Order: sequence, then structure tokens, then C-alpha cells
Amino acid sequence: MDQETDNNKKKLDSQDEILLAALKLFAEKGYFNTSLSDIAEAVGLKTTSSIYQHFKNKQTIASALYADILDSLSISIDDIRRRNKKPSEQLREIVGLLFRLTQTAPNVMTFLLVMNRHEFLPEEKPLLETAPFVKILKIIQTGIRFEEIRGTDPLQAYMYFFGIINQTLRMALAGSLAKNVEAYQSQVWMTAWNAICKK
Amino acid sequence: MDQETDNNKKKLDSQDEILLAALKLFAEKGYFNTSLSDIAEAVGLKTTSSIYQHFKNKQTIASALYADILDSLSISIDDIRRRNKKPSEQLREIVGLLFRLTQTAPNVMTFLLVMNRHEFLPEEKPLLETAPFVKILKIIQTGIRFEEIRGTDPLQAYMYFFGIINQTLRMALAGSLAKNVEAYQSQVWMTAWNAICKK
DNA sequence: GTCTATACGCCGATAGAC
DNA sequence: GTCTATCGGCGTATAGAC
Repeated sequence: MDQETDNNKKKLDSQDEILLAALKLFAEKGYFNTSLSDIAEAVGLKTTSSIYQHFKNKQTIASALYADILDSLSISIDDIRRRNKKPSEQLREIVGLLFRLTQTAPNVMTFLLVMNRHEFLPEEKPLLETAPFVKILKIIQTGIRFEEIRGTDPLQAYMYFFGIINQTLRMALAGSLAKNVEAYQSQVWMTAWNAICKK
Repeated sequence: MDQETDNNKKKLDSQDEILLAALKLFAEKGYFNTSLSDIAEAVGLKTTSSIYQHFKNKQTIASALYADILDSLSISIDDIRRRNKKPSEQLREIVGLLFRLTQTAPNVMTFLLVMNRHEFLPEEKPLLETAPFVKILKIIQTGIRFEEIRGTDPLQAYMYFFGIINQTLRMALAGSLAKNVEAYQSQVWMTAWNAICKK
């Protein structure tokens, strides 16, 4: 491995370290309650100056975080669509993914589901207009066309279905649930699916 | 009306003016994006100093706001419980109240449903442990006992029912719905109730 | 009760040495 | 790439005149 590649790798690692630390702090204390000093300290830097080597300012950290999370989510959903044919199966797997993420990467889910991003990222698109969620709406749309899902408005079906799913995940993230999130998964899925399925 | 009463009334009015302006700004821009100067300006004051006549600091404004909203909500729910016997009817009216509030007082609902209060009011109880929501859980509990609502865990029923309700209201507040909120009310109620009722 | 003036601290951000 | 040093600004909060 030549020097340039090594440098690039090192730089990417540093960036990811910062992003990871920022995500954790943002999710735990909120964007406005975490200073660049907090982030610097979390990655073992003595000053905030070094952070500016990787990011223009605090906002771009959050912005990069948002992009990364949406990207990986989008890829996962593409994968799910490829591996499953029926919209019901696709939704079932998406629910599985979200529950798993809530369990293994709660900070990611907190960033997605509980933080008010428009307060610190006013330029970014709302979640619903974002690639992965447009794909989810497409799945629902297909479900309606194939008469797996009732009604005519995909947004309304989304509202019912993910209303239940997201409320469950939010309560899990808030620590309001007695048991492990995944203990609720099958029952929550059934209830949510029942709210939108045909018959 | 004697002078003292007059003074008291004047003072209360000023406080309420500040609270109202703060609520609006908090809901629109977020707590951390609104400064005391913003609030002062909104109520026609030239400096922040005058605000300290009524509130110890910025936090106590938010705190008073939270208390006021929960109080009035609690009173409304008491009223609903008095006027209706069956849990289903009580929940039906609570849904009506929440939809109406979303329409007529969106800032109140934004403060309740979308803001992350723990970020600026870390001492305050989470919504679920709060008087009005304890009462709602009691209603659900009674519904289970009287076999109107299925299942055994009130929290889970809450999750399903208000998952759908709150997601609808949040989307309405975010401007993601095509029509007026109240246009969705009866359909949303049916779907939410169906998710928890004993068939 | 509202104002002027001011203090203080923190944070985001930059310049430049090493 | 990380550091020291430093700046400017904003926001909270206080003291005290009117």
C-alpha cells in the first residue's frame, strides 16, 4: 500500500471517528447541547481546530451524518426489494431492519426518528422526501395496486403503518418499554400490517 | 376594581403574553434557535431585561409553558371522562380534542408532540408520566378490564392507538398532508380504534 | 415596569507555528 | 494533522437609573 492510499485511508478513518462521536453526542444530548469541544474530546483531540481539517463547520458534520445514514438505509432497502417480491414481504423485512437497528444502533435511529433535524439542518429535505422513504412509499403504492393493501392514498397507509412502527421504536429508544424491543416485533408487525392490509 | 387587583391582572397578562410569544417562537424555530431578544421583540419590548421581571430565566419560560399546557389538557380530559362513560367514547372524544387542538393551536401540539423537551427541560417528567397521559392510560386500562379493548398491556394498546393518532397529527403539523387535518379524523379514528378494540 | 449599560462566558471559527 | 493563541459575536443575565 503506497503512501497516498495510506493517507487517504487515515483521513477517512478520522472523518468516520468524528462522525461516530458526533452521532453519539447528538443523540444523547442533542445537537445544540454538544459543542465542537465535546466532539473533539470524544475523539481524543485537545482542540476543536483539528476538526476543521475534516469538516467546514458543525453543521456539515450533522449533514454528512444525515447523508451517510440515508445512504446506507437506501442500500439496505434496495437489497430488501431485490430479495423479496411481495410488498408485504418487503415491508416485513424493512420492519425487521428498523427493529434491528434500534437494538444495535440506537443512535442512528434516534437521529432519524426523534431528533428535529430541521432545527439545525434547515436546508435538508424532510424524511418523507428522502430516497429511502420514497422507496418505501413506492412499495406501499405497489401493495395497493396489487390489492395487498387497502385504500388509495399511499401516504395514509404509511401514516397508519409507520405510525405504529415508529411509536414503538421511539418508546424503545426513550426506554419506556419493559422488555427488549425485538420482543415486541412480531406483535407490532401484525398490528401494523393489519391496519393497512386488504381484509 | 382596586389598584392591587388591577396590578395583578396586568402582571398576569404580561406573563401570558410572554408565554404565548415564546410558545410561538419555540414551535416555529426551536428552543435553542430563539433567544430572549426574540421573545422580547415579539412582545414589543426593547430589551431582554424586562422579561426577568416575570421569569427567572429562559428555562423557566419553557417550564411554565409545559405546566400550563399539561394543566389545561388534564382539565379537558377530566371533563371528557365526566361526560362519557365508555372508554371507547372517552378515547373518541380525546381524539377529537387533539385534532381540534392541532387545527386551532398547532403551536401547543408542536410543543407537546414534536419538540424534544428533555433537551432543554432535562428535569421535567417525560410525557407518559404526566397527569393527562396517566389518565389516558387509566382509560385504556378500564377499556381492557371491560373488554372493550383487547390485550393485557395498556402501554402496548397506547402504543398502537396513539402511534396512529400522533403520526397523523405530526404529519399535519409538518404540513405533509394534502387536506385539512380534521378531514382525516373519522378515518384515522376508525383505524386506530380497530387496532386495539376487541373486534 | 421598562429602559441603558454592562459583564461574563461560551462557542464557533481562523491564523499560523510545529 | 495537531497544536497554541486568539478573535469576534452572541446570548444570558445583572445592576441600577428613570
